[in-house]
Amino acid sequence: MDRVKVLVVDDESRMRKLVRDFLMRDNFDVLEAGDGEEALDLFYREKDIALIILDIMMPKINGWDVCREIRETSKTPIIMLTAKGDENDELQGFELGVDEYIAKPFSPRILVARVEAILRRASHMAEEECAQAGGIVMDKAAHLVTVDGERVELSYKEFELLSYFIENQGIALSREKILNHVWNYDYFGDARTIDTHVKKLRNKLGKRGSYIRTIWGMGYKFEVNG
Amino acid sequence: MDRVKVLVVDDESRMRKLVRDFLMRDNFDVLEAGDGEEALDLFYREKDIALIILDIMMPKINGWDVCREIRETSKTPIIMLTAKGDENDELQGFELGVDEYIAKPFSPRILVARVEAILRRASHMAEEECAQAGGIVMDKAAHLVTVDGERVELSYKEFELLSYFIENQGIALSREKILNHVWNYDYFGDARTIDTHVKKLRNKLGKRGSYIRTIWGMGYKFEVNG
DNA sequence: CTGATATTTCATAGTTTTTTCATAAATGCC
DNA sequence: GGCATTTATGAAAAAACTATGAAATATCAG
Repeated sequence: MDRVKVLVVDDESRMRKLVRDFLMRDNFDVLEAGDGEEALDLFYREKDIALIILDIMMPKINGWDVCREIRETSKTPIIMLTAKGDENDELQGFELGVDEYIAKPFSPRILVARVEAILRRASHMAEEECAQAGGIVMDKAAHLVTVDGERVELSYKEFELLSYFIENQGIALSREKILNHVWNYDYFGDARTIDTHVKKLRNKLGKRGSYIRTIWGMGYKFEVNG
Repeated sequence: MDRVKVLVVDDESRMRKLVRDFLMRDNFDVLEAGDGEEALDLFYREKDIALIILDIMMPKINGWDVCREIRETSKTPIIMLTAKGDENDELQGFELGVDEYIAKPFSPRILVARVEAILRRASHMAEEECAQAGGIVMDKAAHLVTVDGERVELSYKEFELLSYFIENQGIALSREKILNHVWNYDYFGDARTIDTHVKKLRNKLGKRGSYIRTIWGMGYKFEVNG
């Protein structure tokens, strides 16, 4: 798995080093910038920065302005660092779309904890919003599915089932497991009902339906390649 | 396959039962403790607990202290349960090395989902659930086998049998032993059925099929070198 | 309540796997 | 080598499982 990139922006190199050391210990990939200009440069150059830790007081372009500019094009989580615990600053930060706000001096461990919490939250959201695989795109919020750009109407159960399949791509799923996750745990009906739903799903997915493979004597598996 | 052990620690037996029921339905092996002391006892006694679900508010030793003590010697994933969604608690939790934090009341399905996510993450780090030997790679999760990079389709029994062979590389296996492990213990069919499966396996494995050696008057052995 | 839709159950047909069995080949022993 | 025993092989029977269509039941909006 690729390591997660974090951009640390602060004009004090001591501070950058401190943060970097702790983040690297947690297996993050750390990029550094010494002022706002450098930060924006780096942010636009690197394509997959997962989170930005941003000092406010910096030469050239300050933290607020960096934040504002980034927010025009991106939702990348931002943690603001500030020397004084000024309530006004904090308020302004949240308005700008800052995700967290940490007052200096801070414990590096708390910083790392917040970084992880935010990334977890962010990935959870992404996970909950959309899932896609080989021409199938699911928008969970909108309860909407497209296959090769064509919209497909799925019933509730079908949607849940497909969602479960896509979340567990490449993993063989027993009927029991599917039943426990897609149906309620207290469902004691016939496991054969899954077959029926799989049949319908395969139909509605057209040629992409073949992604749902039967594993004989076991269950099903969703797999794009192979 | 051995079931994965989860330790559930809560002073309310109702809560324990709830969690236990759901985990057991997902084929986990569940151990219970009613307070922190009991939890630590159990944790040190049992050798292979894969994950701990820990309530904070408990008599004798509270959840934080249990967590702290466990973290001194072990990285076993810990999920914290708490009655109130207090941010400070959460922060403290992450500092202590808590992996997840779930606020009561919670949906058992979410709990189970998190348990699985964490274990998946953990096991991914340790090792992909793969067995391999001399060009044969088995991915148990995906129920998938490749021989020299080429994908090979195995039936359920064939898969189980090969899996058993590879797990016991270099060990001579009597037909009885194979029957007891790959088939059920209460199987009373002909032991010659193994021969047929071995034949098919050898065919499907191509030149690698010769790894399955016949031990005359005894059974079979899987061996790469020799 | 009614009609439309979704979900579940069920019977059956169609597949695939597993087992059995007969025979051929191989092995160990005298 | 010859004999008894064990294993390999191919084919066929038996068993297990899945796909499918249709009917029954549940759900829900109006």
